[in-house]
Amino acid sequence: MKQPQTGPVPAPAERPLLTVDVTILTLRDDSLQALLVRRAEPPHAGRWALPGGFIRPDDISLEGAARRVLLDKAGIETPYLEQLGSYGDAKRDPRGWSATVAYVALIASDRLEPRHGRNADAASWWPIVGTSVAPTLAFDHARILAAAIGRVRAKVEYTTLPVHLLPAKFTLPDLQRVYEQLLDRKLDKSAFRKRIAEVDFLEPVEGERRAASNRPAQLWRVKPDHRTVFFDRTI
Amino acid sequence: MKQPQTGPVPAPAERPLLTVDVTILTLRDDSLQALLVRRAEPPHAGRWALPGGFIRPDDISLEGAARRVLLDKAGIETPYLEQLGSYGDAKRDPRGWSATVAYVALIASDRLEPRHGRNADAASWWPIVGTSVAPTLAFDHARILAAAIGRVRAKVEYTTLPVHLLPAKFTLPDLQRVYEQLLDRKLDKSAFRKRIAEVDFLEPVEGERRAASNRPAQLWRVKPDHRTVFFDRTI
DNA sequence: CAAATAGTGTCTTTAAGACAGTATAGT
DNA sequence: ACTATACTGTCTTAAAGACACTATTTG
Repeated sequence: MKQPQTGPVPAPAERPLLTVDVTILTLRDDSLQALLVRRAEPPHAGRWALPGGFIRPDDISLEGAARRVLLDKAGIETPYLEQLGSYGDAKRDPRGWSATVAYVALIASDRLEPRHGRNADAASWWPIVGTSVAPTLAFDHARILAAAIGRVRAKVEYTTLPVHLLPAKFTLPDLQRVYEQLLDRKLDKSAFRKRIAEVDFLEPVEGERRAASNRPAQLWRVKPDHRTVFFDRTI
Repeated sequence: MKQPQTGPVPAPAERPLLTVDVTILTLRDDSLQALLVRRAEPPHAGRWALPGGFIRPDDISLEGAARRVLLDKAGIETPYLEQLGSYGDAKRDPRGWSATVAYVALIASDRLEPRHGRNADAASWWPIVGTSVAPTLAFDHARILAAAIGRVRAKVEYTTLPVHLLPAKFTLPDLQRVYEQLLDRKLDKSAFRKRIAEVDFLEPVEGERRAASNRPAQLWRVKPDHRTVFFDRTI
């Protein structure tokens, strides 16, 4: 199905480039980490960049393109994907006027594939330090990454978003530790549990526990129809 | 300055269309209203739409394009412009794969031009009812408008955003009325003033007041370096 | 001085934070 | 029995909401 070209659309050569870029985050080795890919082609060949790519005619939507990119570049099907914002101007890409729609994805470390996606031998996880990573990123990706980290940290304060960084089954102490890592501060156990209880988005998993040399903790999972829940107050 | 075409960019004919669309809101006649323009050309000729347009090579950025559109279509230079999000898929525009970057703008009714922008005899303000307007909108603009209204209403709960709907000088009862209109509920005067005072973003304008057959109210303005302030709690 | 709205103070009620106490496992 | 962590209850303290009171103008 080709386009009828009814209205006064811009000449093809005057159309800006349109891409999607995804900041995908996980929690590994007690630190928040982002997936980066090393660029093979110019511009910025050899530099690390957020996984991304051009919108293609066979993409069904912007979000669909983001999912395709994650699958192609890292073999990841993410359970959580949220649009972050768009960045576009005449100068950000030397090939011409360019805009990118940025997404944030979260995934539990136990859902990462042992071997990455087909086109990405050069994909690897980098720990977040502050709001950036060690290597210098291509394009304006450092700015996008910083915005993504900021978005996630802000949402941790008043939503249940961190559950997406945990396995399907987890204990309340597990969940509290994730919050504490992301917020970089200790939380009161009693207050934390009150918050979690009042939004009522978890259900206990029966008959299972976890052992050490102490009292075992109850296992929980998110209720089947769960979407990110907002607290009345900050966590 | 033409593009060097170094990397493997999509062929021009395969590039999606890219537009910006702006939901601009004001408070007139005690109701929130949005500016709509009547489309002259197909597709959707004759339908009302959000002011918008294609990204052009001479735009400096996405936000710059949004400001240009507002100036062209309505003669408005908005004091408040915020990116809402992007909407794009293969089907939303019959001319082909299309994406739009949506913005929300706010303006005080006393800053509206008496005569609108040059290309827009067919621009007019429509009251918001719920999260929509009376006419059927072109493309997916009804969805975008609803998202814009939702964004604004949500931010009213915990930010100072409504000051952008008021003239430069206003009284605290004025401000409270704006909050009440947007939230559609009464607020306690004492509690409201505590919230406003604690974020400390207003300064009194000396020597001026306002008269009726009662005690006049102090006039205030936002402090010079003001950006939207977030409350600790909801308003 | 009556009416009307601006602005402030106080009291009651509710929630938050700290912290202690109980529970349950392994050794 | 001791230790370590899970989990719950209570007490103190602070904030929020309701509401009354004072202030200042015009007619």
